[in-house]
Amino acid sequence: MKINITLKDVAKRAGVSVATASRALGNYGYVDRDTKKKVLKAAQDLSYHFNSIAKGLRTRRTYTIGFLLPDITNPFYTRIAKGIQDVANEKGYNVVIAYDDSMSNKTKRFFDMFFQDRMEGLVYSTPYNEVLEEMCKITLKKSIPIVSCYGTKKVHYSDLVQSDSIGGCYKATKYLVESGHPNFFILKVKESSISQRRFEGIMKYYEEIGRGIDPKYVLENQDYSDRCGYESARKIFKIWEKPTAIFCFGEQLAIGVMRAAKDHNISIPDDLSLISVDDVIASQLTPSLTSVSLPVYHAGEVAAGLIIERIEEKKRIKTREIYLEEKFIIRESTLNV
Amino acid sequence: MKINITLKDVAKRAGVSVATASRALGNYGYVDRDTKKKVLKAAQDLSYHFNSIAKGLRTRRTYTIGFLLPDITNPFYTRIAKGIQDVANEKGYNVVIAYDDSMSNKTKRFFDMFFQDRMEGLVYSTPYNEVLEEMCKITLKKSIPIVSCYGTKKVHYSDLVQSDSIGGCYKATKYLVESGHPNFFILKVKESSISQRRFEGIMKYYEEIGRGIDPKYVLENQDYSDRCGYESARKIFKIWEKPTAIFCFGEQLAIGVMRAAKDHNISIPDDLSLISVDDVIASQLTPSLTSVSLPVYHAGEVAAGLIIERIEEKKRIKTREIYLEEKFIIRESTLNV
DNA sequence: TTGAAAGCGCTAACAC
DNA sequence: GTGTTAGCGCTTTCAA
Repeated sequence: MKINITLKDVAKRAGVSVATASRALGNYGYVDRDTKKKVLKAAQDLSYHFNSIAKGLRTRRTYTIGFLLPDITNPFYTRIAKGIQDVANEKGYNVVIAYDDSMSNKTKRFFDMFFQDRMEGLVYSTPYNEVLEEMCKITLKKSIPIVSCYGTKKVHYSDLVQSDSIGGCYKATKYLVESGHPNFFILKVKESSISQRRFEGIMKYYEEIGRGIDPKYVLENQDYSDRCGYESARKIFKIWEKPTAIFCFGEQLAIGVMRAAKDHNISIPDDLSLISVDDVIASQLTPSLTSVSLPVYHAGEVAAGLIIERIEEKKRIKTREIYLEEKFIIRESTLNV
Repeated sequence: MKINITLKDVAKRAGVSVATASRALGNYGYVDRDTKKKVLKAAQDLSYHFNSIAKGLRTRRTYTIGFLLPDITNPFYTRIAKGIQDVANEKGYNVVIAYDDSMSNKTKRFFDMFFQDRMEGLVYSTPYNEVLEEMCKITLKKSIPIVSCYGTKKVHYSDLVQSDSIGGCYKATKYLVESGHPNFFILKVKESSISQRRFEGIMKYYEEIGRGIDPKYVLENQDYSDRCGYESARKIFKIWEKPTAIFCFGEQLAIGVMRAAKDHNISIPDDLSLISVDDVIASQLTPSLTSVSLPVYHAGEVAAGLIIERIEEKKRIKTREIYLEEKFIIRESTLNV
């Protein structure tokens, strides 16, 4: 078997010129219906796969978009990836996924590949870092469009897809208060702008009912880890004998709280209601977590739509910021009192 | 700014021919040291990124390997992906990840891309399906190497990387029996060859201590879902008032058991010890699950090593089957009695 | 040590 | 409708 079948082989077998074969296979230009059939048959017979490298060289198009995420192992990000792939594929684009574990210089490597392979658009979900910013500048100079999807907002002139953190936490707060938890503990994260916005969602509801938040209910955490959640919960349990509810600004924080509750023989939801934000594995836990669910898959779909629109549109589109609605899902970890 | 800088531009700026520029940048052939410096400087100045499309067309090499997995959203598979990427990148290869949600014809699509983009090797983690088998045949005909990493074994002439299911479950059984659970329930899955091998691990230990497995302790499940785990656990709880331990052949099964236990007011591990296989989110649950942990990341590393070896080795290597050791990790869901 | 030129497989003018 | 031909950006003989 000949390993590399080329258009020339197909053309010869079909008894036409390469140009005609190209037109028949590429579905463009004028081709007689019978000729086309012959060519298609010849291609089939030889199990011809056209060489998109050669095509790309000639047409200067690759129909490929790159997606950069911080952790390929985290379903939060891979759900975005899936959303991107699904719409990209449907529109005839491929997507190359790469991750950047902040320590190594993978970002640089990714962009080398990104440029060398002449990808036509970039979507990223990574937090801010200097290399990223610098590379994005070069990308934009080359007129390659960029969309941030749950990534840093700092890079200018690129579109943005995220979700409405204020609205999501607003709903959760309303539910908590209305179901008999006028006061609950809040596990925030220091120096996180998204954590701040979630907090604003809570405040917004409190303002509407003419109240404020007593600072004694707010605990700042170093990061979003379960360890921090565990420590904060222990603090709460030590000082307050009977907290009725805790609202965590991240799923791992909530997982830490669950562990602490178990250690202190506090039952969720009977003794304590628990709410989290993120909804990655919330439904698989026991009890399953009531949570603010981020529409990550859909965000990926939207991001892919935006980037492809920019790739295909010649005229300048002004930058867009899209905030999708967050859902609030009631599961087993909360109780009406 | 000129958008497409080519080698010609670099050569002109450095005052040499494209051939010399190519040699300087590609690090091969004879180039005067000063000339090389000049070329490198020119490339830098113009922020030149060589066009790997053109290079690929000429050299017939793409340094790209494809990885096909069933669910990009499942950390089990993305950990494999990470292992593959880490070693591939280190050796100068890129990897393109694609998923195949069995329903749609994504497999076909993946292979179109795979062939068109002239990828040089294939790693897959997908279960058997006809399209896959057919495509693998074509792949092998084109002399492109294939490695299955926790995927189906049915495709011949490709290397295989998995783990030693018998050994893993053997260890778990030994632990269970020695810590005071001479009899425990086993949640198997029907028509799953891997489930069968896990069962053999249990039998192996039993044989060593001169016992057999009483069939009343074995429950066959339709699939690996939490729903099945839940139902099986309910059956067990109905008939046996005090089962002391359950061994699940999958993490989702165990999650179902946890839910059922909660519904029946059975405390894990105080009333019931629970062991699972897989270790995807086991450590994040409350209580965290004692489990047989599959070395997925490492399997990915090994798979990448094998495929690259085949790509770069001209001489025929005979097919290999590698079974990595499974670890047994004791966490909170089991108790010595 | 360097340059000229051919050609990888394809598409797109242009001519027929 | 179809064929001829030039060239996309690079590597690689071959000659100088």
